[in-house]
Amino acid sequence: MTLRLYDSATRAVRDFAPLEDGKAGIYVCGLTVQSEPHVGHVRSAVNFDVLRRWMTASGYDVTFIRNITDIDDKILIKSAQQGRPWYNLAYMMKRELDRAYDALNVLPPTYEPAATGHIPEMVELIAQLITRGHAYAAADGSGDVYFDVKSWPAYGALSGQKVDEMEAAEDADPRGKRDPRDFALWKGYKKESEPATAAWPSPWGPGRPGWHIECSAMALKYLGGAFDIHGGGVDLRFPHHENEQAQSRAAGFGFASYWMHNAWITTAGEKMSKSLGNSLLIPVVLERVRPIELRYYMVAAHYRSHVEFSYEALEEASVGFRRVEGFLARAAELTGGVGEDGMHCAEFVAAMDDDLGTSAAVAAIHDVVHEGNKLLAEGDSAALRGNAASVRAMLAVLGVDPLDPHWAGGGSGSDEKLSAAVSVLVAGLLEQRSRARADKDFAAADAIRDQLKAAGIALEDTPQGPKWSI
RNA sequence: GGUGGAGUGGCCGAGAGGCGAGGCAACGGACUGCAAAUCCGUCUACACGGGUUCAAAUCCCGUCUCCACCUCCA
Repeated sequence: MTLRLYDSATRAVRDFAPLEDGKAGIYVCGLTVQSEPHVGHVRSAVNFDVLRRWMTASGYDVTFIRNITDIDDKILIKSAQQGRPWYNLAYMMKRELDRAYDALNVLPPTYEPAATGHIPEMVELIAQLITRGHAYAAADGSGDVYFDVKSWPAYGALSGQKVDEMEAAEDADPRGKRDPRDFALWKGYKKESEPATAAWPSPWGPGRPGWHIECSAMALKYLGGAFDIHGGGVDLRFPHHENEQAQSRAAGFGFASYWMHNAWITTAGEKMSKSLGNSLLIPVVLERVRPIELRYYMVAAHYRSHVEFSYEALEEASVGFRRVEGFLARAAELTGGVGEDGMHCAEFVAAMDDDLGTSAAVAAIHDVVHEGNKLLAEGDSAALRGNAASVRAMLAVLGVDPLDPHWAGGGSGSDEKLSAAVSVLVAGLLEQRSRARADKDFAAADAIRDQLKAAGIALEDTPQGPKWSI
């Protein structure tokens, strides 16, 4: 069984064939760091993190590049509105993003290049395009450089757009463009309206890069002229990815072999756009559920499916996840620790190989958990050991192994003292409760249980005696 | 207007003419003093209207709805 991926360029599921055996180069468009991240932003990173983990688990040596766009029109506008330097806005939002990624156990990429760190590479690429006759400096003295769409017949191939049938933007100002569809590679510095810090030297005068050129330049630098997979959100297919592909190929590079696009998460039918509300910012959502549960919720849906976010569905998913988590905790107790190097069951492998069928993969995990619970009841710890390790290994592919130290939380000294204190107090109450139960004074016993519950401590009676957890 | 995609039971999600995928949730039962956990069981869905066919979620015709994008000084 080989990995099969849906390639948006050909609109078909294709067998994955790497350019180089055993290796995979992946480039994912990260975010423009202009505002706080919400669940929609993070879905893309989670989805591609799963791709990366699965390919790694399948034996590929993966180079994973995810960029950051830290200079663009919106950053300039927003920072001006907020009265602070654009680089401060971009930097602060990048830190927020990093926190969100970390909270959701998104592995750091191999490298995370930023646009502003690659101006020379972009300038070089633009120069190549001009030399090859696919780009030109505007004749109006603006300092802009445009890609010449008409010089590249394959333009529109990726997104299936027919150049001639595209609707021209109503407010498009042709400026120095030869054709309204030409897009900017380089934007000349506008002294009167832009900060001097947002301009870099170039052969065409000071300015800043257009949006698309950064990805072409950075993919070239870190993955080479041809690489395996390019990913991003569906909204990027056009124009961003179309333009990236056009300029990279026009410059003489093969660029990406496969294109993958993740779908949206919407709320109440509305796109969670950056300019719209802040209702589903990561820290806000994490007040309701734990990060691992949010990730489980995201991962349970297929990456190409549009998800209509709701707290109801999220909380239902959380309950389902706790079933797995509880099993692992019990298994660890019986076997004295669960390894993480278990086998992936055949159903899981088949599901993941089929264009990352995470929903079926999650179902496969639940089936193994179900078997494990029976082993647990039988006390078959030898069989259970393998079973639970398998569950962990599969959860790890999805990034939701609750025994992964990543989720263990802070573990500061004061927390430890606190939990030691709670442990002593709870033990005292449990002692009282078991005396009451022995005397058949169930009212008193239940009162103690209710009291603990009110404090956020759940109690359950097991054959080995009462257990508590926060 | 154009391009691409999608509508399957509470949620996720296979299937692509014919024996009721699957998982989660929910509910019922067992177990428990009662719970919790677990186990067992239940839950006949395919946007709508026509049509073809012995048989349609799957084919045909029409309709509706939803999503994304349509060039980047929105």
